[in-house]
Amino acid sequence: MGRRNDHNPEEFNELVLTQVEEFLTHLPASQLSLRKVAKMIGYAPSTLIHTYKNWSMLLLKVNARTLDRLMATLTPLEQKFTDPEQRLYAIAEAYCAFACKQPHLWTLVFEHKLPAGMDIPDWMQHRINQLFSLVANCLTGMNSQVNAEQTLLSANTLWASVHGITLLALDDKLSLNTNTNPNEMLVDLLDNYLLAWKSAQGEKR
Amino acid sequence: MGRRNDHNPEEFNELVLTQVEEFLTHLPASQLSLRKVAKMIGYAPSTLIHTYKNWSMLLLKVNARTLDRLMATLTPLEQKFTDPEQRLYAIAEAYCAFACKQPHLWTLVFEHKLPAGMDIPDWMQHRINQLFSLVANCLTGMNSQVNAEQTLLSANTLWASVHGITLLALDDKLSLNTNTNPNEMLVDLLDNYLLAWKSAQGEKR
DNA sequence: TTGAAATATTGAACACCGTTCGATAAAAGT
DNA sequence: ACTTTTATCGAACGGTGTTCAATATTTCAA
Repeated sequence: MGRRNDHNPEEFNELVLTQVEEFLTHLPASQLSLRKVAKMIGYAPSTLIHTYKNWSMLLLKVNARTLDRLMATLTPLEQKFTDPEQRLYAIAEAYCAFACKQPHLWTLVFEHKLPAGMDIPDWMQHRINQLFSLVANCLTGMNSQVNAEQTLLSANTLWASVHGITLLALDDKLSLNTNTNPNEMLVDLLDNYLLAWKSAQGEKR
Repeated sequence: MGRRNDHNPEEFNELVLTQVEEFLTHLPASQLSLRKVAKMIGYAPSTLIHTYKNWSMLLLKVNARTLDRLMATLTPLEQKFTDPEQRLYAIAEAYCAFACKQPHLWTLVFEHKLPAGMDIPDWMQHRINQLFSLVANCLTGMNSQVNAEQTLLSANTLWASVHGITLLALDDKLSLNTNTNPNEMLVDLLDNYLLAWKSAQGEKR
């Protein structure tokens, strides 16, 4: 017992997250447990609880890192595509590509539920807002005649739709066996939705 | 021990599903367990496993009933709306309304994961196909100039998008605090997507 | 330098969970 | 009347997240 003679909170956290991420690149979150993580890093389960408060919070930290990684793949597109429409396509594609490359990490982000009563921490909400802004900014740059309220609605609609398409691509529950390519669906969505949106004259239909 | 003198497989199944559904109209599936169901119906846990093979299969039976209920709210729309476009709007709205009225039942359908290796039974896939057909049929009736392949793609896209919007409406994880009305988003999606789709001349852009 | 406070870490216990299995009682079939 | 099938159970198993008192180490102050 007692303290290890080389303890460093930052390193400890890094050790935990790294091991969890390594696990989730191979196996789904349903097979992960606090006790397994403890064994992987060579600590007792109760030590993990002491530092993360509970299992759910540990997972939330993992999810925050995942969103950071996702953000890191999306931000370069801001410079690469000055045309907001092209950028929106690129973002949607990159988002889906990320989800397909790291399905377990991505799935965990959206399946994870906080314990009842506890609501989402600011540092997590902030990351989500950042991602959402990428989409919203594209729309703002595309048709300046659409008012802010409608733009926000459209951003929500597209955000949710892209999410839904990606979700069905990963585990095609409730989908037909016709394994439709997710990218094809994303392009189809944007093609159709944006065509009407761009020509909107600032009026809701 | 031994057999109850009034045993009837059909009644037993009905008892179980009824109790589970009653539970899920009040509390989320995360709080439900096989042992609780056993206690609710006054049987031993192992009895439930004996009849349903495992916990996952019991939940799948619940989900099948949920899809039946959902289907029952959608099929009347087939007669009520002869115009396929209006019908599509009505279906999307009813779908979302159902999800909002029975969030725990609906959520369970799409969060439930089968054990690895075991794939979805025919009687479940059949129900999903039925629901999907409702959407596909609307599209088929709307623009006969679009080929079958493109129609299938569009049906997939809309299906997934409506699903994503509904999902975000229920637990607005990854959503902004701006609690956008899900019906507003659905109408927005269909307005924009269909406007372009209807005017497509059988050619992919 | 000594003593007190804070911190890190543990192992044992707890209350759950889904599942397995042998025993047993009642029904059904011959 | 006897056998087979079926329904049901209780006990056990290995798993889960969490609590908590105990302990060892470091930190800090007097």
